[in-house]
Amino acid sequence: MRKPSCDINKNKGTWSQEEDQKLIDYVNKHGDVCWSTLPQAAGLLRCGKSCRLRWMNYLRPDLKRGNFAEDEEDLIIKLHALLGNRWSLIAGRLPGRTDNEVKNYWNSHIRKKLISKGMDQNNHGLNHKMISPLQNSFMSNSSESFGLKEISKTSKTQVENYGEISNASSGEDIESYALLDINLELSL
DNA sequence: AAGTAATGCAACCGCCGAATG
DNA sequence: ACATTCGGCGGTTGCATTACT
Repeated sequence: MRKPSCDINKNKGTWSQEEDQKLIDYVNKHGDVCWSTLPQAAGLLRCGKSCRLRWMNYLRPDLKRGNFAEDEEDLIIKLHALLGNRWSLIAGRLPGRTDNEVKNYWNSHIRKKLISKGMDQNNHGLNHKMISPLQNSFMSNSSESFGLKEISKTSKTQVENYGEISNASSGEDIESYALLDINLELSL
């Protein structure tokens, strides 16, 4: 039996200011941390996963917070049409945004918007036969030209399996896909 | 003003793959 | 080769706030 990832006897729920400060102080002092040992070392009654989540989603100094700009929203819609619910990949294209934030924003705002416009929330009316090769192209280039953090094999495999694997990544084909209103230059 | 419904978002849960022993 | 641990991810839950009656 696998043991629970988090100790049920530990704190749960909203983080207090004191807890946040302890976490910030510890990470600032030690830099890269081992999340599994951090709670004890930092004097926190939380599990490592909870600490990591808190840091990644809310305490990191490079986070933007606040409302999404219109261009950010557009980009999310386009990337979602391309990648599906790969929130971490989508968030990777949006500096200062987290996967959780993007996911929440999608579920609470964009999805409703698309539904109210009568658009398919999954592919937004785009033809998957056209999207799939583009996905491959995106994924194969992503870690280099797009400056993405390394994409896990999992994600890559899942995206590859998402549609037909085609050999349509040639320059010519890509050009035709550019007809789609998906600007993968992404000025990103 | 009080009660209820809807909404937004922070946090948790469970699963997976990679790394390690 | 196998078991275990860890970090990371997407889906879901539940609480706090806001809107409505």
